[in-house]
Amino acid sequence: MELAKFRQRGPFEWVMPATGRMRVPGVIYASRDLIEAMDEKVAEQVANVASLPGIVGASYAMPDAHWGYGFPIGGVAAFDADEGGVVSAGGVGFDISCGVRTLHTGLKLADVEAAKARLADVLYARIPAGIGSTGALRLSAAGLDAMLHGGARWAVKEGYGSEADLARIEESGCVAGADPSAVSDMAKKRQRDEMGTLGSGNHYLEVQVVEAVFDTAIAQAYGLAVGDVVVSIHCGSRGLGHQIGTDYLREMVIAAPAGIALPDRELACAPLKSKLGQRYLGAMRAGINCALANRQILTHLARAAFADVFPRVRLPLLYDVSHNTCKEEMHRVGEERRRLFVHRKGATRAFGPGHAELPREFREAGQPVLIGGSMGTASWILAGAAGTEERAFGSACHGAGRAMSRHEALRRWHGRNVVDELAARGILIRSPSFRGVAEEAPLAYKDVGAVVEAAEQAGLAVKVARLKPLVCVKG
DNA sequence: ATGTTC
Repeated sequence: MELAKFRQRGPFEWVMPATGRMRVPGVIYASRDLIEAMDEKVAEQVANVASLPGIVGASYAMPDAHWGYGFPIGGVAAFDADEGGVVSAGGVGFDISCGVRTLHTGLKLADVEAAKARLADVLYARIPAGIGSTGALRLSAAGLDAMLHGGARWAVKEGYGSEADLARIEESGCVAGADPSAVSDMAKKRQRDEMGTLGSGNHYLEVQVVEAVFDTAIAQAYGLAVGDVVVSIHCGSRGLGHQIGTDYLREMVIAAPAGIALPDRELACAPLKSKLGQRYLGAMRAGINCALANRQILTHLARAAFADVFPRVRLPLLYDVSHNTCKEEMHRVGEERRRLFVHRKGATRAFGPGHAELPREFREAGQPVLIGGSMGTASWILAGAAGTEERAFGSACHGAGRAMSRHEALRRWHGRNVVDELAARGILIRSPSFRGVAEEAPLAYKDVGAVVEAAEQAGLAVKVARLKPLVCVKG
């Protein structure tokens, strides 16, 4: 994009002064190379978000930002309900609470290399993957509502995992204020058979090895060392979250003319202090709990698969992060602490050292920030940096971000070839869809290393460890 | 991301 409209506040911070209908400045955290490569639409969307009522501080974009629906993916924006602030379905995204969790295995690379193909087959047999995939669970109406209220806490009560897992999930695995009655029957119907499924697109379950450690002290606090094998699960709220997004986007577009003048109808939103805004928050929180429960059940399935191959191995949870949320949080703004509704769309919460929400054992290190790479490339574990609350309300990047469209990727690659090439490099892919594999080819994504480097240089997060994939179950 | 195009 054109850089003339920005004023640089440091080598990795680009400020767009508030002009026209913008109420606050826009801020993009990126290297010169990354921001130059971003679509002009990202700046336009950052500016559009800055024009929404009740926005506080600035409209932010992370180093992996790209063009999204209304809000950029990689966008962060906080709103104050007392100042006419809004909540936006497009500002959360369709895959509500899509996120990543990483599990320790206690195994070393050599242990897994010896059994890699069998492990890949067992995981693929146990983990339902692909569009429209269904799980073993069939939820009744009452069971579904209990899940939407209870999130991962509900899943643990149902026998999926342990109480210890909950301490390693944002909000202890269950976000308050979920309102299942605000979720449509259609959304619930779509989810009835989809609990414990991976879904498709960029969702995956990966077995990974810690390839490099960049901060020994934090790595130690997280229980990570070079050669350790971990499991990462990337997925979200499946059909339910998508249907909630669709339902409320429609309602917010219809309601908009009565209230807010929008620069782009994709920014459809509702005042936080409106019935529609409150209903969406209740439904969106139910969607978050659905994603947390889904990742918890998938964790249970991964544990069962590992037990088939390594009978005495346990898979304790390192941490679980969500990427597509609107969360009510306290933040310092100037001299005061204010209750804000922070939209993170394709952005990870990244609380720095000392934050009261963090588990005690991570309090000093800062929050684990789990960055999913593209299939066949590195993933990263970062830590929330000191001062990140002042930079982007305690947020950081979430992944590599696409470099080309799915259509373009399909034109360039065949899934079979991608699988073979990765196998030659020791990375085993198991997927129901060669088409999906082609769409997710490693080169269809930006360089996640450059994104992570920019996040660190911008002071959002600290590099802790780089992970290399060994096995990937792909939706 | 998504019962892969309301």
